[in-house]
Amino acid sequence: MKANDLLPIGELARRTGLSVSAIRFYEECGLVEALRTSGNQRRFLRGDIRRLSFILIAQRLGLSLAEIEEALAGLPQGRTPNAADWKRISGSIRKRIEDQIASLEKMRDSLDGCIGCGCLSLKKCALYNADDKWGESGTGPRVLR
Amino acid sequence: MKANDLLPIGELARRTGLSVSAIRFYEECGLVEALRTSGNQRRFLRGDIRRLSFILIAQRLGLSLAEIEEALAGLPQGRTPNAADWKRISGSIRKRIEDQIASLEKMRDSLDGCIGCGCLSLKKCALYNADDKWGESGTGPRVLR
DNA sequence: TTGCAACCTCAAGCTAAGTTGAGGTCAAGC
DNA sequence: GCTTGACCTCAACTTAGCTTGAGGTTGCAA
Repeated sequence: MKANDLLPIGELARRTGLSVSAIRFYEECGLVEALRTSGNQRRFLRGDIRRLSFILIAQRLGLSLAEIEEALAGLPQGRTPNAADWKRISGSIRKRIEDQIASLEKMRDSLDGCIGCGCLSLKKCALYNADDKWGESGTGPRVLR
Repeated sequence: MKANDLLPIGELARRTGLSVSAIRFYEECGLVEALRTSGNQRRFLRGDIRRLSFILIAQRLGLSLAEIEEALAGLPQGRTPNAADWKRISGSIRKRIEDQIASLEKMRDSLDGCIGCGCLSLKKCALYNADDKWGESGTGPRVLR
C-alpha cells in the first residue's frame, strides 16, 4: 500500500468480489475510470471500491448498467459518496423496491382471486392486467423481470 | 371456424397477442405442439390458446421457458387445464411471488437501515447479504433479478 | 385458375452482461 | 538479469428469448 493508494485491477477485484474482466468491462461502459501507469496498466482510486460495491447492490435491485450509470452521474470518479449522495441515490432505489413489491402484491391478489377458476381467459382475467407497465418494448430478449 | 376447430398459427397469434415467430419458437422449445396439414402448415388445438396464455403469465412472474415447460409437464397438449391443474400450478407460482416479496421487503428494510450511513462497506453492510440466494452461477449473463 | 396473403424453413442477428482465449507486455523479487 | 505472475488488447463466445430476412410453398376466394 503506497502512500497515494493506487490499486491495480487485481487488487480491486479481490476487494469487491468482482472478476477482473467484469471491472474492465465496467470501465469500457464508463462506470469507472482508471489512471494508467507508464506501462499502460490500470490503477484505481480507493474510492472506486465503493463505487463498484454500489454497482453490485444496484444490480441486485434489478437496475441495468445503463441505469446505474445514470444514478452515478455527477458523482465524481473515486470520490467516496457522502451522506447526501447516498441519500439521493438510495431514495430512487427505495422507490423502485416499493414499486416492485406493490406490483407483486397486486399479482398475488389476482392469483388468489383466480385459484380454482382456471379461467385464463385472455384480457378478462385480472392476471393479464395485474401490472400494465410490464409490456414489452423494442427488439431483443423480453426483459427478464 | 371449422367443426373440428383447428387454428392456423396466425389466428393463434392474434388470439394470444404473441408474435407468430414467438409461437414457432415455443414449439421448437417443446412448449406447444402443432398438427400439420398435408401442405406442412401448423394447425393448433383450441386449448393451446390457454396454454400460451399461461406461458405469458408465468413469464411475467419471472419463470424461464424451461421452468414453464416443467410446470406444464403432464398437462396434455391442447387440453384445457382444469381446476386441479390450475391449483397445482398456481400453488407453486404463489410461493414464488411470496418469496420475491419477502426478499424485496428484506432489502427495503436493509436499505432503510443504511440511509444516511453510506457505509457500503463490503460484507459488513446488510445490503450485501439481504438475500443470499442471489448468487451467480455458471457463465452467460448474470441472471437479471 | 389465378392471385395473393399467410404460411414454411433455415440462418443470422439482436441485447445484456459479461467470460474465455490468444498472443504479448510489465514489474517485482531473487 | 531473469523469471514469473499480474497485467494488457482484441476478438470471439455464452445464454435467453426471441426477431428479421431470404427464398420458397399453400390455401382460399374470386
